[in-house]
Amino acid sequence: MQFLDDLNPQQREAVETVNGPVLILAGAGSGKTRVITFRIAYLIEHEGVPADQILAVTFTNKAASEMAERVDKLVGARSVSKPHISTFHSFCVRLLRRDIQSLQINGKGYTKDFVIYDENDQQMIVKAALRRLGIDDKQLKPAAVMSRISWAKNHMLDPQDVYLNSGDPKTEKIAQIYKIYEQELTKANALDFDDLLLKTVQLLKADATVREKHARKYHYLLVDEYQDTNRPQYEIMRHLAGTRHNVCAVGDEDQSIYSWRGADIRNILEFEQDFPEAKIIRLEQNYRSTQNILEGASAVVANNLKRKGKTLWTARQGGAKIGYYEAPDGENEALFVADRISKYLSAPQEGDEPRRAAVLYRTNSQSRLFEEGMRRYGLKYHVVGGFSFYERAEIKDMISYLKLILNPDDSVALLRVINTPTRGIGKTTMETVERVALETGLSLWSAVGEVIERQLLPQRACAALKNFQEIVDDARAMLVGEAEERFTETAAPEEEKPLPAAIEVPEPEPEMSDQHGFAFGEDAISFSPDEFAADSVADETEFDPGSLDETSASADAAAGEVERVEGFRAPGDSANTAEILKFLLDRTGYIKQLETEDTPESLARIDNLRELVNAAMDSRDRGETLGDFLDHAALVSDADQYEAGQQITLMTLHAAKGLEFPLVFLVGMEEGLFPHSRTLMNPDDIEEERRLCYVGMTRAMRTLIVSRAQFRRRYGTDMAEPSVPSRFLEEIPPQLMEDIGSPGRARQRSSVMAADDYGTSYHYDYENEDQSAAPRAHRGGRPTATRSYGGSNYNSIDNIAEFFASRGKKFTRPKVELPAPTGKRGFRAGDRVRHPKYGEGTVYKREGDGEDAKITVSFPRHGLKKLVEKYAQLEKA
DNA sequence: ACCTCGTGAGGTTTT
DNA sequence: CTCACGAGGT
Repeated sequence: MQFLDDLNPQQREAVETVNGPVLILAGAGSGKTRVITFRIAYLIEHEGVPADQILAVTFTNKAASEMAERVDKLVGARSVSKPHISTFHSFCVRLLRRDIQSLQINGKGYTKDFVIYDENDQQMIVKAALRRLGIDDKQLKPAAVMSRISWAKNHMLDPQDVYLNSGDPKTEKIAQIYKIYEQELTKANALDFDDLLLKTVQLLKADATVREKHARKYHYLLVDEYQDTNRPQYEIMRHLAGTRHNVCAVGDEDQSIYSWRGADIRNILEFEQDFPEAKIIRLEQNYRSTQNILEGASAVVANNLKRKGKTLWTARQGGAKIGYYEAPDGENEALFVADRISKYLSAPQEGDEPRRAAVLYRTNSQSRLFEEGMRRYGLKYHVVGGFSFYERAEIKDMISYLKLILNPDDSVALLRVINTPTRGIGKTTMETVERVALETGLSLWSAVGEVIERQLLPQRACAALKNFQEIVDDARAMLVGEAEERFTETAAPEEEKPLPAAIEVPEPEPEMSDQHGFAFGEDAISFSPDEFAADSVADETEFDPGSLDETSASADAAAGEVERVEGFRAPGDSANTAEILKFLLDRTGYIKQLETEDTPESLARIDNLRELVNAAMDSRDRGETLGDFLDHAALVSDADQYEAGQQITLMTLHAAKGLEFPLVFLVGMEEGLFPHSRTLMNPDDIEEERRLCYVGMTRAMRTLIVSRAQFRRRYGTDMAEPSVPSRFLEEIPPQLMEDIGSPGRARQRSSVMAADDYGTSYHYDYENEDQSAAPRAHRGGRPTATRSYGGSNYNSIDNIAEFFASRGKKFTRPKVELPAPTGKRGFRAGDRVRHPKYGEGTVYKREGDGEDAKITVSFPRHGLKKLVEKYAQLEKA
């Protein structure tokens, strides 16, 4: 076991302790992934464990595929089978696709063709339920209802439980909605994300045969990011562990950042309870960051009270100080970051690591400014998160069609596409259909059939419905391969014969997870709208097959194409996803409509759709079925978009978990932004924000720069509001920090801003910048107060601070004046105050004036308090 | 039935 | 600013 020599003693112990339960408390950057992969390799190589008896669950698909890759490098060809490595969710999908029918009662219930509902789909159901109960969705917001339902599910409470425990009318209502919600999902044969876990638990709990089948299959379990697992995940793990208890959980309490999704630190505590013989191993050496960065991050997270605590250390003594940049406004902050990155990328390389930089922010909406900044500097960047490919309207439309084809009872999908593109099915028609569905208890799809059959609507409407029905039916026929005489004109040419290809699959060995396990004639399909000539350029992110379709699942999938249609297949084949997609694009007139529009927008959409067809072809090449394709689309996460090859990555702090970069910017360090305003009231939430800060800081290997804007525009308004420095800034020991980019003004410990600091406007004119010719996305020209600076050419942010320091006074005043101080009490945002009961705090916001002025103060121990200035006995601190 | 425009409201994090 | 929804016009 040569590779073991590369490990430190603790890591080595973690790798070699293979029997019995192990809890590895792995600090940030302590080589956690390494330990896990080595452990898997060790099990296979040293212990002779057949690889497919090992199950490792991670948080994202990306992490799973990376892990699979690394294991592969270690073990390589020496193992015939491969370990199962996937996310909890994909694992559950696979399990459920196999066994969910065991949950059926009297033949009623979910079938293995269930669809997965995303947040949007869920919201549609909730909204419909609200409407049905006659509840105003302003009174009870769908999002709020959803989070309550999700909470209930994560705590394994059914509608009944919620109802019985409800103490207030609102909760009672929520229980009702929850019930309808569940009924609708069942009717649609749909599962939401929570259900994927929950149903798996139910299945494992209820059915001993299924449980034992799976528990017997996996002799060794690994759970990554254990601190972020929730209750159902924990139960799944326990059930799979069976009596063997060969469970290895790896986590870090300080990086627990998903409590809002039900993650439960109790899982760590109960691990020791449930597995009393558990061995606990701590990994405390950090290999990633310099000492300054690590100390800074540790100092911040040390402010959390609810924490066992540990001490990380690093051999990388010293290092650059943590940079702090205080920008006048958000735009400037973005330019500053772009400037620094641009310099970093062109400077001679330090060390041997490739140059990569990340901009980390709290919320996705913050990406805009930075994107613009990057573009201004002509920098290529990559944004992780936000609107993903699968969230675009046109993609969702087609995905909905596909879902409908696989499972016509999917009412959300049906509602989405029944009139897209418009085919004359309007409100009144749909009202009738919905009424029929409700009366008969049928799904919408069946109700459509009913309406047509019984002629419940005028001819016109019936014809429109029929048109829709036929499209779906024809596509369904394609899927089972009995269709061809219906649309030979659009079907694929003869040489496209997946059947022989499928039969020829060399050996049915499980290692189909390599991309392109077998390839069909790449250009076999040509299709009527000639944009869709099938040139499968796989230049885009190849979604790793390792998670969804790993090992046996993939082999099944390959065979599945045959298996699924067994008995039907004889004359024509079942069509693959790409063919069905093309059929739909043509038959629905979707493409035609976009072509007619002929706007840059619509052309981009056509491009996207072409991408989707490509994705479908790649999926086919991997031997996936339509169902696999849809699962894949449903389970890609934002974080999966991250590509390590990118030099500049913009993403949320959450998405950055598990990654590392030589250069990291932690931006928007302002109260209300980070920590986010919605967390300010609750000390526990603040602690989670602090952990998030810790996660962000510890992403940095060599250089960490934190920044803030003094004024920030909250939304479209042109008045920028003064910001209060994030409390986390003050928690970084000052000797580890260095003020950069703001010469002439020393960083003030308490960051109380002098009145004069407000007195300048930062609405300078970007048009004058002599920046590279990078095209600008010019939306609705920004009103600029000043047009020129007398030839002052500033194209480097280094000058910005000087620029403002020397010339700032010449700018026009800000559009909003700060409220003038009234008497000796006029506290303003940013002021430090003392309260007789709550102690010292920072003024967060001031509303109103004079006698009625209310101020909101943030107290470290008590959270946010709103006080009437007149009565609160506040003093300057 | 469908489209367009205005208004009103709101703005975490995500498998 | 941006989404979602409702009213009105075509």
